[in-house]
Amino acid sequence: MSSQYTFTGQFTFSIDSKNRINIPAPLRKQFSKKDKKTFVVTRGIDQCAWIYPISEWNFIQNELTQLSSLSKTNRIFLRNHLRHANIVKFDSQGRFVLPQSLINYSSIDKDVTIIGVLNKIEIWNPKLLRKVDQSDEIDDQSYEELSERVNI
Amino acid sequence: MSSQYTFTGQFTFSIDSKNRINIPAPLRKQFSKKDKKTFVVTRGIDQCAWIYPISEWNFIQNELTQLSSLSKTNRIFLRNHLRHANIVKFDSQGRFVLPQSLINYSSIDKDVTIIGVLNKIEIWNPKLLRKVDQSDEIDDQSYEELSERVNI
DNA sequence: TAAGATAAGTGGTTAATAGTGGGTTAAATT
DNA sequence: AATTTAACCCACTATTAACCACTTATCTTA
Repeated sequence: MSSQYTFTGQFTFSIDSKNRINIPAPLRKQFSKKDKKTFVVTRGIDQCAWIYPISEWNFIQNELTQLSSLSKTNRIFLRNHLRHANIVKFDSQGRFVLPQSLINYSSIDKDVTIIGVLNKIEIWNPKLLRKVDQSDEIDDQSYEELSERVNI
Repeated sequence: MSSQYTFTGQFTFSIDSKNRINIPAPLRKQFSKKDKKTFVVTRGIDQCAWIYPISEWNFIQNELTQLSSLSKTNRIFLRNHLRHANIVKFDSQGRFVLPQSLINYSSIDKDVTIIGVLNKIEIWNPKLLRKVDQSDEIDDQSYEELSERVNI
């Protein structure tokens, strides 16, 4: 099943003195009424914050309940992914406050780069993103494997 | 599954002071009503911008949703392909604004060459295209390989 | 082929929206 | 009760998108 959300694009905004971040209008417009400006911010696997519309998050949560806690990997994975999830809303201007713990985790200072990645939105420190950009080249072997699954 | 779009031809237009580019009428006419003047501009693999009608892009996007973000390769791949994708519309005169990031990427200055390439349209700096034209000759071996797949 | 009509390409102006900053009140915490 | 935190509201500015207008090219038809 595929998502109703198809976030794309990159935007550079700033975080204000009250730790508020604006969600870029093109992304914000996609939010359906049923999600009522509500979403979940949590830790990304990389050093950034992830934002899921609440309906997307619920879907993911359903999948997570399938994982047995008898497995150690599962226990760690579940714990680390759920404990940092915050439910937030954006205000009438389209902003939300990024929890301090996530500001720390993603080393966010003043400017933030916001990226649409299909069913989620990523919040980055621009400097970090640039660094990751350079070091995380995809090797040829991986491209070969990808090519068997995706036809672009 | 093959595309409904068969863009062909080459046109030389100019970009104006507001970063607007006209889509050549012959290409524009192909846009179906269901796409509502909407398309996606993104980075080409070469140093140019690619334009996909939104329905074409959705097809690509569907394939991307199959990739899990638990894989590092997938994360990098998704991020770097989606962040440069901008959804745009053309105005009542048939123009659209080319995002600054793509102007930079494709080194576009004043004049642009617009090329139809079946299901997508390419936007080039004419000088760059000429250079690539000369250096990117297809060698005989590659033609042999192509001949096994395409019957021209 | 000439003239009118239509469409295409280009330029600029105005009005709406987006991004950002700050203040006030209500709620929560200690 | 005092301090902090979060929700809500108002306001300014810059950017963007919608609109209008003009010129050049193309097509049509007499």
